[in-house]
Amino acid sequence: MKSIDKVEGTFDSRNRDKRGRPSQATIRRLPRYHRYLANLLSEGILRISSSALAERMHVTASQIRQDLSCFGDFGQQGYGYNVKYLYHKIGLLLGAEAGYRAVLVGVGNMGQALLRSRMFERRGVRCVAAFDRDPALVGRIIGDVTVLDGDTLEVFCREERVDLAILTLPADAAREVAPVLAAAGVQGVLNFANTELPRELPLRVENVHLDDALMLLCYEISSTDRQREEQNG
Amino acid sequence: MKSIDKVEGTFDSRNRDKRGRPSQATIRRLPRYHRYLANLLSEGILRISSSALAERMHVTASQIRQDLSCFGDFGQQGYGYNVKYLYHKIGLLLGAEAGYRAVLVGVGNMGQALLRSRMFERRGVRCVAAFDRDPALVGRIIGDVTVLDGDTLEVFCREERVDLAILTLPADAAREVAPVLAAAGVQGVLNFANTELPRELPLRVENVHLDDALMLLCYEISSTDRQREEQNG
DNA sequence: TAGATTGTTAATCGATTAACAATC
DNA sequence: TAGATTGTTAATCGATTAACAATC
Repeated sequence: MKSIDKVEGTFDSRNRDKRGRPSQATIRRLPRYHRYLANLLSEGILRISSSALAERMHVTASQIRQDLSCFGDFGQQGYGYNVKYLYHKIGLLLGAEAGYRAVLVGVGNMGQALLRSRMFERRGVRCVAAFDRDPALVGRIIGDVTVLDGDTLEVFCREERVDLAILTLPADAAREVAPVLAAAGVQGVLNFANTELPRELPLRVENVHLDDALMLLCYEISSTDRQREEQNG
Repeated sequence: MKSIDKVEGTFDSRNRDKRGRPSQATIRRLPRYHRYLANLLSEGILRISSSALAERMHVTASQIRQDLSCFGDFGQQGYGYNVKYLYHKIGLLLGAEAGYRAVLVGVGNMGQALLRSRMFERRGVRCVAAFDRDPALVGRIIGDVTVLDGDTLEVFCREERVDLAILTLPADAAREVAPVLAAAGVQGVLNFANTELPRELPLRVENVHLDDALMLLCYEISSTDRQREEQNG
């Protein structure tokens, strides 16, 4: 039951998927470009060529030009890219000025750390409330954000037009709360729980699997250990 | 000046890089297998075929067999995979029983959250100390772990044979401390700082870029927004 | 204009999927 | 043995890199 398109053939597929959208690989590199451009700005560099940027970032100039051209003609032949302009444009793509409204669900260790960090402001997201079931937490203000009763989550999200939610809950609670958020019109979830969320929901999910990261690091260490042993005998 | 090998041709490259090691793509899927196997165990399922697991995980059976065969012959024709055995084997690859020793550097919001979380124990890593420059923190015990003076980091890591470090520091401090860790024989770093660490160091680095994750989620939301607008007009 | 550098097309490389012979 | 399912080889697909014509 594929819909409409599937025009096949005709159009070129440079870093694009079948519907002509930039590939996930390209998209996931955007924050890194954004970071490097911020660094350039802070060094007072106002203009850069794909090859100079490539050298800094340890990637190919080809990749940079391919990636950026997915989103617009940001450069100029014979000149390169205007750092300020490019930084601004990529920032827009990454929602910097979209004014998204967020809630944080689960005010445990990680939840409190995120509330106190300045991540949301820094990224142009407004965290309008936090939620927890623990009566000892409800009513407290953590990093400017008031903790509300978990039972009021759905109504709040609908009425306050919340765009996204940060899930800092145990795995089972996260799976339970995801459908509630979707039902309340929340569009996306930043998931810190050590589980995946149900697929059928109309939610964009970005996972932050801290446990996975630690395990991957251990893999890398132990595989270098193994190599060393092989070499030494 | 390519070294030695480059044997070219001869050997098959199923999910392997030039030196015959499993590809990064395959490696980065290991924690997810581990998680699904844990779920199977908790459901009392002791045996599973690649196709049944594939259905659960929403991947192809081919990919599962390719991935797993990189690390050994874990399955059995006509039977499938023994869940308990496979879980154990992947756990070993991910360092579950290697007894690695860690330090956490930077006892701010995120650092404290990680110390209080049970992540390290859960993953078989022993966090032996934390470090900070703030005198108000030095001497405190947070989640079983004592905070020591930042100045003693290098000597401590060398003497206590520390394997890995968790960096929960501001970006500039993280870049400064990385060479110190490398010099002290630390092998790997779990980097939470919003920067990349210097490349030339003999350190395995696993990045957890929380800011990036939030921005990527915003990208996804805003791109679905844009699509919706296009459709509606 | 001449030189530089982009955006884009074409070639290469690597990762995923399909097919199947080996084998429990 | 017959049926099931693996490990592996071959085919496909997608992403990266190289090359170059367009153009500032």
